Amino acid sequence: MPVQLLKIIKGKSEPPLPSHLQREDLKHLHAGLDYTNKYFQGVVILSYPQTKLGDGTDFFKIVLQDNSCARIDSINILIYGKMADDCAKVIRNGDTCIVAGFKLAKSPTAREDGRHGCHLEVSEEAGSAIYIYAQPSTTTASETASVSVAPKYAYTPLNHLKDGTIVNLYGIVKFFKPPYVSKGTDYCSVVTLVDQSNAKLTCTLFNGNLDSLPKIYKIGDIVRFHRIKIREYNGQMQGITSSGFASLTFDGTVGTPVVPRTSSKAYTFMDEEEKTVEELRIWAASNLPISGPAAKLSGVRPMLFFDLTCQLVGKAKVDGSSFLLKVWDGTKCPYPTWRIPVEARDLEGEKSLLHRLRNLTVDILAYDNHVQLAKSLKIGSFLRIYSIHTKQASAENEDVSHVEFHLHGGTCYGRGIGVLPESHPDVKELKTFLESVELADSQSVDSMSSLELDSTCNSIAVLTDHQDLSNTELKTIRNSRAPQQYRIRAKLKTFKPQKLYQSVKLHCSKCNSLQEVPNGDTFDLILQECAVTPSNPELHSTSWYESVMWTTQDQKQRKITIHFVKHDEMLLYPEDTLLMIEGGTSKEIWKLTRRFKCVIPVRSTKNDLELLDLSAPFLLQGKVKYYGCKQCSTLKPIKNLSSLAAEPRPSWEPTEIAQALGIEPLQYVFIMKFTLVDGTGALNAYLFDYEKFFQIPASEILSNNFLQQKMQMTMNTLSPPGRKLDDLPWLECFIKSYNITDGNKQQVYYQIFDTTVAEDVV
DNA sequence: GTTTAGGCTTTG
Repeated sequence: MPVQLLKIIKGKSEPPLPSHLQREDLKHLHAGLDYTNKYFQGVVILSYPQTKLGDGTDFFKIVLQDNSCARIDSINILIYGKMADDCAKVIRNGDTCIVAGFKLAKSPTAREDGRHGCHLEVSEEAGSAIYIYAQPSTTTASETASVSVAPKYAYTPLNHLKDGTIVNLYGIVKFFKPPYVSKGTDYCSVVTLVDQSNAKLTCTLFNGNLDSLPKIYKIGDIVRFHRIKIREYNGQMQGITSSGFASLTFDGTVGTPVVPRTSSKAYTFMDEEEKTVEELRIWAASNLPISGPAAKLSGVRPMLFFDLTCQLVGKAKVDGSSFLLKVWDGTKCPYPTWRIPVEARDLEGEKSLLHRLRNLTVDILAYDNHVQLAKSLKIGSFLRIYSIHTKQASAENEDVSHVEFHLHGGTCYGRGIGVLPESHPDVKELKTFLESVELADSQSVDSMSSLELDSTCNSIAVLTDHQDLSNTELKTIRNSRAPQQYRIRAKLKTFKPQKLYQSVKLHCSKCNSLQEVPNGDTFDLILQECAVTPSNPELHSTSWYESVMWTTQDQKQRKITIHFVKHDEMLLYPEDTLLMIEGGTSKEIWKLTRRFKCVIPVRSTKNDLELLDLSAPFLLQGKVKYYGCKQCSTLKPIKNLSSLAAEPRPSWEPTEIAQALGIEPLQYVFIMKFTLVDGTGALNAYLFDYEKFFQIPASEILSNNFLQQKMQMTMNTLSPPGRKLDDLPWLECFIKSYNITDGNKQQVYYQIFDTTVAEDVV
């Protein structure tokens, strides 16, 4: 059969290719050689319309690209006669094609098309054969019902795109405009991609159906486009939707589940695709700028542009060119915000909710091209509004200025509105948070928001232990000798760091050193280095642990070894089990922490398992990485863990594990500098806090968004941004003075102690 | 069959 469709099942061709055929690379194709038993394989990147030659012979020309990534990576295939007709019926761009029994001839167009100097000629008469690994149609579900078929799509790196081709590709979103109403008949979305080749591609995507455009929610998302047309525009390659265009979108965060977002009912997505996404994520994490934490209304400052994830509570038409959206995100904007007057009958939304949340919602005015989309939004839906402008202004009848929220017309900087699905993790998180805020709100006595209370109440009680002490003025404290303890009443004029996540450090209580929390990349790097050393089989399955080894399914075929520390309940309660792992990635390790109590990364030496470098966590439990002090730790044999395991129900406390391993554990701590004033003077007091002050464990804040929001709100309450000194609330707290000798200079420092921010303040 | 927009710029 000269033209045959093949399938790939479990990585093997089905039916198999004739065994006498051998593959030949593009670079080995030279005129004059014998190719009787050779075949060439490539991906169809271009096919010309089928025509008839002067003598009536059918003729069909396609271009195949190999995966060599060489300068010349494509070749023309000329197909004659019945074979041309057969091929034209089935071959589509993106198919993988095998050509056997070809004749090699000089290509007359090589100079113009930049392809291989020769072309391949095939026909039934010459005894040629063509095998095709076809892509399934993405439009009908029935065709993908033949499940065992693994269709072979080829993906073009962004630096190998050629004008006039239709390709499949992957990319990381570097810039995007959420779908907006174009001046034509369709929605439009502009997406700029990058990949490991560092090449960029801007794609202009059109579709009359909003749902058919890629569901990109933030920069860093990863997309897979099928059948996108490549054109040259202004000297650069440009992508544009072609018929049959389909897309998948993935979250770009390393370690999150690889779940495609798409409107396609039928699509292929398997291990290989998952691998590609994960590789792009890892590349992006180390090669592209990381975005900071998402903005919240509590973090809003005047005169900036930001993206807001929020829920729509109300909407109203204002005039022909602007539309009002009332939204909230559960946090309170620290500034007075503007209220856009609208007719009550124009305001859509649940009246009681609008009233109840009146101090937490903000008015956003959407202009011009955004009006149509804004109008169509459903009350209660979750939105991400991109590039909102905050503007400070004051009306004539106002004493203080307010902040206005504008979504200006146009789409530059990706300005626009995106609707997030309920399944989006950010929405799930926001929902939980909003519910907790509403609950707290409904519980407050006078149905006044607790957040509103503190802004009207002028003095904040910061609860302390030593209620017997009386207040001392700051001036008196500054003029006194250290060390002493005081109760003070003061205002928090300013504090550092302003970026709250920067306040978390690691502290060694033995040598009193402080260090930054290593970032995730350091851990990945150490794991990568360790993975080079193979696990020593002689150390597997001893008296106190059971070892299991396996090979990863990906191309790298990595070996991972897990040593389960034995104890009675091991099989009954995986959630109580401690395990040691060799050769895993941080993602795999995090996955294990979800199932098991403790995970200790180790590596093999000749004689024993040992911990990794102490720049890596010695233990992972829950969402927390536990680190040890490099100076103060004297590592003990890993076998010491067996004595802990011998206990009937081991608690696996990090401190106990650290002790058994000879590790001096580092503790997570908040370090902040508070500048306090009280009218008699000012002083800087340090906050050194594991948990007590904010009622938030410092160890958990880096992995918990709720806690980060809680902390931000606490700081906004203690020091509302943009407020004059007179309007700041009073705080009561304890400070102690102490001496630090630096050379022969002695200096007095102050530290906040025994102070807790009262529950009802936040 | 094939317009729309074509990011590198924001402001009522």
